Amino acid sequence: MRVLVIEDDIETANFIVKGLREAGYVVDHAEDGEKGIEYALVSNYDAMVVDRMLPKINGLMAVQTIRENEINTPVLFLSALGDVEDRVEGLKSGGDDYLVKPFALVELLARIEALIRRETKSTEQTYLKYGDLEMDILARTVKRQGKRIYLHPREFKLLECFLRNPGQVVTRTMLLENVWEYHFDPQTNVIDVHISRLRNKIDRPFDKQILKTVRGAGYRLEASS
Amino acid sequence: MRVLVIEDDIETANFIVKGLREAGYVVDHAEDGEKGIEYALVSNYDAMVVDRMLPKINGLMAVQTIRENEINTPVLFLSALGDVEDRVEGLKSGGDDYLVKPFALVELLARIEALIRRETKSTEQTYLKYGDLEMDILARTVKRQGKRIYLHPREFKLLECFLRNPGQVVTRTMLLENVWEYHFDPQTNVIDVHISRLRNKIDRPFDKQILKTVRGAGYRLEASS
DNA sequence: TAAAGTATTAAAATAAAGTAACAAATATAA
DNA sequence: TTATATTTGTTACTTTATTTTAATACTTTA
Repeated sequence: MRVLVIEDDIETANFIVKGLREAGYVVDHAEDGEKGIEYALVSNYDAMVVDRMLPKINGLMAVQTIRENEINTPVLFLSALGDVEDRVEGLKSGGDDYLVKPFALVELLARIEALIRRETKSTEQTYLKYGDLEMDILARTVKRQGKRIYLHPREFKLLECFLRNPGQVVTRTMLLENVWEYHFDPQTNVIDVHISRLRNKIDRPFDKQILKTVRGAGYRLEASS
Repeated sequence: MRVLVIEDDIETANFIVKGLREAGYVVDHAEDGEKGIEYALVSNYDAMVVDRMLPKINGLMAVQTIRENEINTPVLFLSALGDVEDRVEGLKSGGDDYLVKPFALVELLARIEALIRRETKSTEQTYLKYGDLEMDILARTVKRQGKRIYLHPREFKLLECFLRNPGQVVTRTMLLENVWEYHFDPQTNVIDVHISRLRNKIDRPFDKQILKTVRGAGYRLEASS
């Protein structure tokens, strides 16, 4: 799940971004309305967290512009202001929910989750399984054939990405976006290196290879028949 | 989960009742304060939504009466009035949260959910155990392998947080929110320091380490296999 | 077999976590 | 109250783990 945070205050932004990431979201951060609009138009997000008060273009305007481009990603407004007028205005200009600062991160997470659930009608899985490979997101544990496997953070996210697209080809671009949160080609072989190391842990010690290379396309998880 | 809605305006009431039902709650509706009190005393609800302005007995009074009967079901006040005074008054008379009309349904749902979550916490366990580690919240005692361990208040809360999420990763953000009640990143290594001290007491003197570091994610209580 | 794509390895760079010592804040006792 | 002890938070530093780069080797395909 991808979330765009449009917030100019660095501290607040960092806190939110960190919290969302810890909760498993892939997060982009824009520090002003202009950049926010740009990001929102270019990428696909499942939800947006937007500060009402932003330099240059304010949050309301930004969301209006985004909405005019027929992007209906749910928006959670953040604001230091708490009165009715303000909230109504926010909701009118296309916001789906409203959170007044200061707020607890859990509350933000709950609302984001609610917004996304309403949109997609589904909650994100916390337990993933494919073939003899299983992953528990909350406990951050991975097992194959019931045997515990210890993965580094990057390797974990990498495998998670495959398990969320079981049997399907996951392209290098998808990996860069979802695992590294890069929106450009780093021109290095990071992916290859991590795939190699992941295989050392999830494939090498077992009899059947489950993470297959799809030449020219990417990789795919495939329970051998 | 059962919710009681005390609201005289039929339209608003229907809107709320319908929304809550769609969200999976079992909802009762009382159209005035008297009936509301009656219902609240007779049945057990997990939360109540109460309009501040009601015919006969107003919302504040109703809630006060309900509270006098030692019913501590969380209350979300609804009101057309939005100023601070009003909110303070509402909260003083036993309301747990406040929502100003007009409001979005999601907001009401989010708050009801938050209230219930907060409440169920208080019904939570007062005795926690994981592996050979046990904690008695009321007596504020901790034992490992039956041996008494003396913890400072912070350390106690920290360990409690882990014991309430046994086997699951507890992130730094979760710790900051639940143990320190910080809603921002303090930019220091408080957590690390306290984890270190906690370990000196609960892990160092014993043969097996139970509080594990999950690099890049947080910490986890894990009875070694 | 050459070119493109992919894999492996080791070392360098970076990031995260742990610890000790001290300072500040808070609580307790005289 | 003041003095004293306890607890908590901060800083600076060490240690350890993870990620990336880069050099090289291997595979596949036309």
